[in-house]
Amino acid sequence: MTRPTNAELAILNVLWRRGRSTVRDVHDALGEGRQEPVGYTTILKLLQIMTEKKLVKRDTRARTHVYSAALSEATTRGHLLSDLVDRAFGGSSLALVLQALSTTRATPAELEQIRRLLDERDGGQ
Amino acid sequence: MTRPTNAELAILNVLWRRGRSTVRDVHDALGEGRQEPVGYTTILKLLQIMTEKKLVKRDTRARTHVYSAALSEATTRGHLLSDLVDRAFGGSSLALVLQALSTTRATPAELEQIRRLLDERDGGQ
DNA sequence: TTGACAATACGAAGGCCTTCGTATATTCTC
DNA sequence: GAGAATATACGAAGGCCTTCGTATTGTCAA
Repeated sequence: MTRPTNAELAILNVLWRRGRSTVRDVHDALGEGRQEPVGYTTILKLLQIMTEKKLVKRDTRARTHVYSAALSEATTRGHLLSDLVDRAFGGSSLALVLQALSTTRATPAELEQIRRLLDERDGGQ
Repeated sequence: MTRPTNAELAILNVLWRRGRSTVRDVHDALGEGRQEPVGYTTILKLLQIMTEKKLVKRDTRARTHVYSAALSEATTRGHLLSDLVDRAFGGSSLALVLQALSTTRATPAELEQIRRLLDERDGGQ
């Protein structure tokens, strides 16, 4: 139910990309290509908190615990979007889509992809 | 440059809707239809902080100060969207649009509106 | 003019987020 | 088996967000 915070989202991104991961896995993945890597115990603490919040699942059978995201990336993205729709778009998903489209720099191929999705939805209606 | 927080966004929404407003205006507008209205000095304090952050402009010529949003609603929405794109959509605006479209419950008229926007953009490309 | 009312300024509390240091336990290596 | 390396647990600090109480100042009406 709780929306992931910034640091939590960074960790979730790693878990979605890598699948089941240890603290060290996440720590190393986040450290790559960063100027200011974050401490190991920081990641550990965050994952402990995220476990309490049920943002991740923890496998404690081995001494080295293994974590995985509790919700899919698509589900979480959906939550974040509907949250933003409520807070900044007056509850209108359409307004968000229109704003995103008007700002985004999409290639013709991408525009075509959007059209295909629209056509599918039209059929459903 | 700073992204408005939750409470700040609620205030900005009032300013965008009402235009130039006093603390009392904002306070009353936010209190309507709320079960737990927030105190007057809370709004005052927030607006003072938002003035420092340059989220709002303040007209202090009269004793009762008058506030207005420093950035347009569209600009702010754009910032929030690109922020979310970075944090949760791997930097891909397209991914955000597709996710929003796949979740949103749009009427045929709204779908048509999206198509029109796509056509305009196609011409531009 | 004085008292009630209203406005701003300011400080501080409580909560959450992020960070890390330290303590403790386990495992591995020689 | 001893010491180094690695793991988790835990506490606490510092920062920001939100809230509000209190102090001070200005305004207006009787």
